[in-house]
Amino acid sequence: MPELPEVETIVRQMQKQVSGKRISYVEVKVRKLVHGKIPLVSIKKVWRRAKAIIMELGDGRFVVIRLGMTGHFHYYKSGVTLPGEDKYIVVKFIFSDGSLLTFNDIRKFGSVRVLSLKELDILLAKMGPEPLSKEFTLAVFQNLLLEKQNANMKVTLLDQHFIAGIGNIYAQEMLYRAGIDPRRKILTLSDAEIRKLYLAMRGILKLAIEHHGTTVQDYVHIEGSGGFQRYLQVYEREKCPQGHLLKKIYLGARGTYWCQKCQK
DNA sequence: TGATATGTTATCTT
DNA sequence: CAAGATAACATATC
Repeated sequence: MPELPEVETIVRQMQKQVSGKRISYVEVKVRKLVHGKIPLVSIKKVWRRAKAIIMELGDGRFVVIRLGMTGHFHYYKSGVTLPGEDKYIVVKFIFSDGSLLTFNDIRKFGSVRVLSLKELDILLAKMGPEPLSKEFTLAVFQNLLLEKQNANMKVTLLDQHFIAGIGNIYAQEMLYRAGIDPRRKILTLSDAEIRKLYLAMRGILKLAIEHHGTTVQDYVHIEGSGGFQRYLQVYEREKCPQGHLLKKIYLGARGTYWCQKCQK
């Protein structure tokens, strides 16, 4: 499922492939997932905030794409034709140089919306801080946790209003690396544990970006698959790297793996 | 056949 | 009333 590293990977590829191009034609296939009319203008920039892909348009507006669980893109250079009809295409962007970008989504949890700067600001303001930003210091993390004393640590890592971009896979991986039991309530964490989690969070996300994200089930980025699945230590695994059998429970209605010996 | 996978949001509960 | 917990959405896969 696309989380911060997967979306970051896709955005970096889109910067190369479609940034600076002019949209000459748009074909909407799944009306329900596309909100607003996409204008036929240039794409000035593409960037990421949380798990959202933001395309800044030449008319001052923005196309915000959320992948949901199964959203993905296909890109075709000019002259390359689509290999058959794809029933999961949500929207097709045709650029003035003849190249083509499709946004596809099997489970239809994704969305495409056209927003003004004001609307974009409102959307972004609701999101928590970017965990890899310079501003996101250990002190900032500690202060955020102070307001969530009663909540469960793992569920809070998934809360996009708290921290942006972390999903179910990386939340479990960072808790394992930090040696923290995912069932812990925030108020029970020591300063040393919070520091460990902070470092694990940034370390895991950076490493995952280096490997172009994690491919499990159906995530693919534009140029292929990610490689971080080779580094997963607990997610959907039988044993941790130490050889201990892992436990699985549900927290926040999401499958949660952890090691009773390595995580306290 | 039904259980399972999850990002986001709506709704229910405490 | 707000924070926290849970349900709902969609559909391929096993």
